[in-house]
Amino acid sequence: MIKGIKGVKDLLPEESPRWRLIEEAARRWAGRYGFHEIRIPIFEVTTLFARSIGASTDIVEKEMYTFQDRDGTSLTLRPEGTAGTVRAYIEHNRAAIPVPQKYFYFGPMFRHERPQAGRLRQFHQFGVESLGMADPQADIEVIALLWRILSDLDLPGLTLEINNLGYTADRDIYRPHLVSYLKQHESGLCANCRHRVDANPLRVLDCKVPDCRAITETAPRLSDSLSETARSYFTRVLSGLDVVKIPYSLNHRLVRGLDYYNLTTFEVTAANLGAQNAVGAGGRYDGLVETLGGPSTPAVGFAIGLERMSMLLPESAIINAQKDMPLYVAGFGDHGTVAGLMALEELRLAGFHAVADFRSLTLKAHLRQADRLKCRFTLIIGDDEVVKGSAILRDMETKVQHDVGLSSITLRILSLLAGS
RNA sequence: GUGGGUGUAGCUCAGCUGGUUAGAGCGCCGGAUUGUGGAUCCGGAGGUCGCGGGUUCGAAACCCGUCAUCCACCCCA
Repeated sequence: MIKGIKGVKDLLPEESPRWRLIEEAARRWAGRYGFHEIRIPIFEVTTLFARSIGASTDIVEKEMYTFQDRDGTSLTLRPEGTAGTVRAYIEHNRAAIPVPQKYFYFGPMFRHERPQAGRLRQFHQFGVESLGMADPQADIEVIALLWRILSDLDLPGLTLEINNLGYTADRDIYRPHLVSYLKQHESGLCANCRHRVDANPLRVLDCKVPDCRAITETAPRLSDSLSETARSYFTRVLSGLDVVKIPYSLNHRLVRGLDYYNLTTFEVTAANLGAQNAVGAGGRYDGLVETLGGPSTPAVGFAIGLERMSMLLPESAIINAQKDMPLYVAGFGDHGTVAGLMALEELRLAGFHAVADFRSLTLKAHLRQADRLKCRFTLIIGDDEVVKGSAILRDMETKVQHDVGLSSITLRILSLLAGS
């Protein structure tokens, strides 16, 4: 048997209603906040991701699905959505448009990781990018949108954490302080962090090992090295969140894994989601557009993991969103089958949700299928009904049956249904 | 990439320190009801015990390998 690829999942019809619910909520809120959908390719030239995400990040170092095109150019399946969105923004000269460019997107992302609860090789994100505005209100707007979508879906146990990464220059000033502190306590750090001290010291702050946490608890804080402008920017973001009543908690350890972030970074985590507890995350990335060859353009954005949202979505939310019950057409016998086919098509053309199981040859079998398909009404057409020129409409709950003339099926059914 | 758990019927699982024909519940099909579903009763179908080696008189069980899957590390959405 040919099986699906490791870490890549099929979404079966039973599950798609919950996904649609999530997607509809995201779309609805994004629209209200003035974001427009952008659809970009799922693969790009490899250097786009290497340059934007950061060459020494785990994503680029070991998680990308990279392959050669026929002419030898290196392509990769997108591991996230920001890089491609920014590439499109630059390529189509969207900076020249005199209104802010605010995009949202849906789609699959690819990362070659070991699958785990809440982590797949092909997973799906909804993301937004707000390009062109260097105002704290843009950060607030994006964070508010994120929070609104999640709240709308009633996802339980969420917390929004936020931090200020400052400008690149701020981190350049801070990094030596942190490194020299960490070097003093190097023996107490985990093996991973000892490596990180040289490679990416800020990530040590993020380590979950208790000993490392104890050490970093008393480490110099990035917030003490921040410039005045970075501080006041962040203060305005926080007070704006208060104004629009978005609850948050400060987390000075929050260091995002992608290199392009600066100033505001945030993350929404969920209890009861296993080890992979980040539902959504984002931040400001003022330097990225320029890094990729575009005009200097401030930007903020976030992405949320649809699988993780789906895991959190309560079952009751889906039940409430169930569609109306279909109508079953039971045509059997030589002539009844033909008349049933006609009726089925007629009902569908009239706008009914009408179904039938063509394997069923007896009335008993048809009714059983009608029951399984959760049909409220069954239209019974056997050879006898064809002779009489009228079918039987059976209410599956009350068992009440009505004769309906074959020549005026849809009108009769409409009026019967209106009365029930 | 590194650990650990689990692979037995369509699904969820039982199967003792190795013992002869591998079980249950649910589901499925049929009948009781020759044209009336769900409930009940009766009957039936369905299994390379993940795969490949090995140990043994004998392996679903023990050993080795392998694959798949889940969880965790790591990392992140």
